[in-house]
Amino acid sequence: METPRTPATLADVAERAGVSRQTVSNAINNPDLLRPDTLSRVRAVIAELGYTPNQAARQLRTRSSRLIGLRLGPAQEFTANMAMDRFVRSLVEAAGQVGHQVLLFSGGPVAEGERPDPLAGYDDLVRSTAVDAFVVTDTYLGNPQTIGLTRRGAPFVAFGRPWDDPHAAHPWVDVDGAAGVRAATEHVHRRGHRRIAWIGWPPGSPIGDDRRAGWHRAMSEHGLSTAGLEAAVEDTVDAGRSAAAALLDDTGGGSGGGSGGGSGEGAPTAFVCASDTLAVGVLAELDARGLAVGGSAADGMGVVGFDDSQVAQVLGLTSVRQPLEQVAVALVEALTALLGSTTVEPSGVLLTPTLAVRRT
Amino acid sequence: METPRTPATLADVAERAGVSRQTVSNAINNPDLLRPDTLSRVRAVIAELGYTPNQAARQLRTRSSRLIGLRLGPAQEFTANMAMDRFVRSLVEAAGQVGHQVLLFSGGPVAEGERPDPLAGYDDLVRSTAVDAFVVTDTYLGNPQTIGLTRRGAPFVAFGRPWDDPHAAHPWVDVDGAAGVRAATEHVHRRGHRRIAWIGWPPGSPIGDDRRAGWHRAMSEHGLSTAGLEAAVEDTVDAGRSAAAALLDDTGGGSGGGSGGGSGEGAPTAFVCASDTLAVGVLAELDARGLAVGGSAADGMGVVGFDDSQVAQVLGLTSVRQPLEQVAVALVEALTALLGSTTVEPSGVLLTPTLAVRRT
DNA sequence: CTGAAAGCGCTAACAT
DNA sequence: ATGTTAGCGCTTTCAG
Repeated sequence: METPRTPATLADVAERAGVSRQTVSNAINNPDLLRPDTLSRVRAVIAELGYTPNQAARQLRTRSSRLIGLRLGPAQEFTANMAMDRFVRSLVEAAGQVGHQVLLFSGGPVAEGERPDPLAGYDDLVRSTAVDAFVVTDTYLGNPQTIGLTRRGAPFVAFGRPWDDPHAAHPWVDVDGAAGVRAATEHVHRRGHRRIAWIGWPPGSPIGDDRRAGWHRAMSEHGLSTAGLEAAVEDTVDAGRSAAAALLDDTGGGSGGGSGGGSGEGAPTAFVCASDTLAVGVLAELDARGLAVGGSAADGMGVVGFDDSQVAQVLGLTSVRQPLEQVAVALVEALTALLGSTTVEPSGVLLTPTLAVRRT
Repeated sequence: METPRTPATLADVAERAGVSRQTVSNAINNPDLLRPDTLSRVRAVIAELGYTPNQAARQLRTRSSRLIGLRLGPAQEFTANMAMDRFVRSLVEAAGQVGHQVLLFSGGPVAEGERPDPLAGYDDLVRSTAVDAFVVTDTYLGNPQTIGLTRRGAPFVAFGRPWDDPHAAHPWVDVDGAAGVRAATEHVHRRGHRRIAWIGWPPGSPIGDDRRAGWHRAMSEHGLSTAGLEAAVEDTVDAGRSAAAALLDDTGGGSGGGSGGGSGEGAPTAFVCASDTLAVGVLAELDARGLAVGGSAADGMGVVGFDDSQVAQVLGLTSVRQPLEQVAVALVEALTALLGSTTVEPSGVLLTPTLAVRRT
């Protein structure tokens, strides 16, 4: 209706409603304290005036901004980007549910040829009491910058396990990559594949090793050999393609029509990959060789990627999908627990991905 | 070093430096007013104590939060998602450069089967003075929710042209889709293609129409006919594929080896698409027909997408790339101008996309 | 150039 | 159940 130059204040509402400022404050924060009729009267005026508590004043008084800080690092690799988008959306939504908002900040421009300071940007926010807590997403850097944060008295919860310290004293939420890859392996196994290859990353990265373990475990459980079925390459399409080619050639066969996937020796008939990027490489190689893809083992090769990226969705690539919505909810839960009570037992939550089954 | 329970305040610094609070404040906000030696002494203490002004107090006093609100709507279509990620990153970075941060908020959960309220979420932020301004990204909805914002006295700048009102009284930044598509068309033309098809969306969407215009103009300028070279379909891979098939079949030819792209009648030898999604469909159809892709017109078909999505990058698809980094910078510039001066002449900025040239 | 006073809008404690 | 008082930490007058 009206367009007041300056937003209504508590005092405005109080005067108009014929009560004191405190009563209005209570109407908002402790409605139970008011008599029903007073409450409704105050509420009417609040609505009429379009009053919303001044955020700064409230924050100054309560020392709570209802803001969650999330640092956006420099652009990550392909797949991480997409995941990040979905994650951020989910986090904003989940935080919104409990009355929080998400404050994005950047780690600052990384100086030429310099290692980015993993803590840059956090400090100011902590000291200026601009945010109540942080969601830290780059623990996978292996860098427990977490240490820096705890010492700084900044509440935070991590998306990602503290790989190097299983007993870390902070809450975290992570996705069970091994379980995801295992499900992927089971999937192609159910379709009749027995020679199931793994195309992963070079050993040493916790996430990569974890995912590989899922494949290895699944194979073992089915009594399948993994010999000659493994490649460790960097995360590019070309590398994935080369790896697939090498695996297909290695044990002979595979150049013609794919001899029908026996359970013994021989070229792989299915590929489980550590990323969609690698899987795209595999698809390219199979396509170049004229090998059919999808269906049961008799119909064509099996290919599964990881992250359910845009690429997977467009190409019809079956892929492991991280439950980022659940991750966000769990993070927010942990955060509210953290902010609510003084005694916080550090808890870890491990969520299981799903498999987005498509053509391949 | 130390870990004070509570962050240092202005008073702490003042006492330790042997000056008044005001002097410390000046040291931060008006360094010129201090004598050099006083300044350096105060600065030393500030550094020593790790002092950072309390954000809430400052905001309460100055009525400026140095926060820019950005609403994250519900997940968009494929390509928008990817673009959003890159855009948000760029915006955070650009805003950071001028000392602002980005506050994400959600439009609220859209009730089942209900049209999302395009203004939901903005109101509270405005009235609670939580943000200084907004960046509005969904003007392409054709919905000038902008109106609502202006009336509300909320400064904002739009990413996206006010299509339905060329003289809108707010600053905006947009990407010249027509120019991008034109560049794409020129690109395949330079490679020797003459029968260049356009696969776009059904008429009626400003963005789609604009992009199509770029193709049409480029064709006209080269004196090329566009007859029988156009398809308007929904934005899916399958639709793109069908459209390509239809165009290839329509004027005969094309099933064998592609007869070498004359300039007269005949099937298209190149496809410029309104989206990467459609282009992927084209690639699939060409692949199925055994038609080569890339190189000069003599070598293979030309295909260009739009948005330089992850998919394009992975598939080696040439694509029009929106300069989102520049968009972010321009938005922030417009915003600071808006916030700085009282007299703001509404300005529009139209940026030209680049062409990410790849295999196709 | 530096200091003292006032108050932004709100809520936690205490009155009533 | 409602009103009063005080003060969060900062910056904008205004005096010295």
